[in-house]
Amino acid sequence: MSGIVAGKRLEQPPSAGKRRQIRPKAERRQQLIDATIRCIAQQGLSAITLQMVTREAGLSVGIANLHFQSKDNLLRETLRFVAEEYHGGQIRIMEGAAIANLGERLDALLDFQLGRGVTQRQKMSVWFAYYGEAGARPVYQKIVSTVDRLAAQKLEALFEAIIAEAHYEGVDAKELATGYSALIDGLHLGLLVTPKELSKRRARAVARDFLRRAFPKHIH
Amino acid sequence: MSGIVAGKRLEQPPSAGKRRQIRPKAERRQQLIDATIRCIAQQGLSAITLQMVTREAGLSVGIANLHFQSKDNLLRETLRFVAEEYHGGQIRIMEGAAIANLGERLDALLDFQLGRGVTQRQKMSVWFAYYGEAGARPVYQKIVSTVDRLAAQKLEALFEAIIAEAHYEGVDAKELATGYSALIDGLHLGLLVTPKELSKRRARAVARDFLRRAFPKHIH
DNA sequence: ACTCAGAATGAATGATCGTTCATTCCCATG
DNA sequence: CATGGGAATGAACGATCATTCATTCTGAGT
Repeated sequence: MSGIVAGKRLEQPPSAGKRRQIRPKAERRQQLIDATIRCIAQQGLSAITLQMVTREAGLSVGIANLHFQSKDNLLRETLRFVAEEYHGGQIRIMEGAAIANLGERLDALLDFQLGRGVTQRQKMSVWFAYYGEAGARPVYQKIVSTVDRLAAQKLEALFEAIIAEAHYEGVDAKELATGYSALIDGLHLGLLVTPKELSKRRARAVARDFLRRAFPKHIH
Repeated sequence: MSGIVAGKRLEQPPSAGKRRQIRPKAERRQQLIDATIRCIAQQGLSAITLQMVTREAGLSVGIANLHFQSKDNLLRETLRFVAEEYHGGQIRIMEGAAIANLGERLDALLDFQLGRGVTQRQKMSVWFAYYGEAGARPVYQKIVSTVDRLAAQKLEALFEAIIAEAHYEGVDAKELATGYSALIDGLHLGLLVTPKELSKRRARAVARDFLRRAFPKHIH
């Protein structure tokens, strides 16, 4: 549930130099996934190497195959983790009862999607690195599709509730949800590829503008 | 100016088997770029190989380094070609005098951006393959940024003209242009990664809906 | 204190990659 | 027809990769 993949390098406290440590399997797996994320962000998915990942994790080469059987599998599991982290965050906001007001819930969603946590270069790099390979690797498509569909349904339901609440007319929740999701993805892409042209502040303003035009009574 | 990168395999007409042919440098370069595009779409950017590209082109291995000095350079030039092809198409519509009516020009732009030519899996795969690496490779960022900026300015100008023509109020051309571009990118991504959820028809409807909400007097 | 299941290591292996370059061969030119 | 410039070839090379596995070492259980 942590999700934080900060910039820390090695696992060991700076005390003992290189004494071998035995840790539970789940912990090592997460450690390797975190290292993989950092490496993809820094070097790209096409340049990634097991030697690179394991060194970043402060472990030996063999351990990657020990816990993940193969490099391909490590990459798949890393994508699964990243996908669930992002979509899990969205779904928690949309179906959580913490925020009763629908307009505020929409605000919270936007803040999450374009907030500090998600729009780190590190996160977006990984995200689009996998998207880029999705065209040639059906496995990646499937992983993303699975979590994506659930988030899309929740968003659609939220839009429907908003439309019903204020009796908006001439708006289709499904179509609007598709558009909003695409808009957010496109803004992430802009933040990643042309950060000079698109600031995070402006990205938020653009997304908010989209919502305001659709739901003027809810977004001010 | 061809730009068409169809599914043809070899250069030779099916007559002579393997007689060596000498062709001008520019032609060979384009031939290799086309083969690179097909390979990226089929195998992904991270799996691409010079042996693979040159075999697809029906040439020998050494020729890639002969005309492009290195694999990295071939990939850079391929991105440059793809980027200019896409953005060139947009700009030709936006600044061309062929269509006088602004609403129709907007329609033509949308048809191009979500039309058959651009939304081929082949094209979108290549596009996002490079985007995916852009986070780790500043060179790719720069190539895309350069052409992107020009297209963004033209789009902004088009929006401004439309706003002025119909005296729309409360709309900012720059912000709207950013949103529209992001929307199109996001729709491309959806078409690539979740084609089951998003048909081309629906993508067009979503984009058109965005424009209609912004410019109701121009888009019906 | 002792033990041993299994976590962790890293040298070794075989495969594959990008790049080089000696050689071959085409074809415009005279 | 003869020829030279240079386009095209592909075997060879060194580097690097994923993967294996014999070996080492740890730490919980007794």
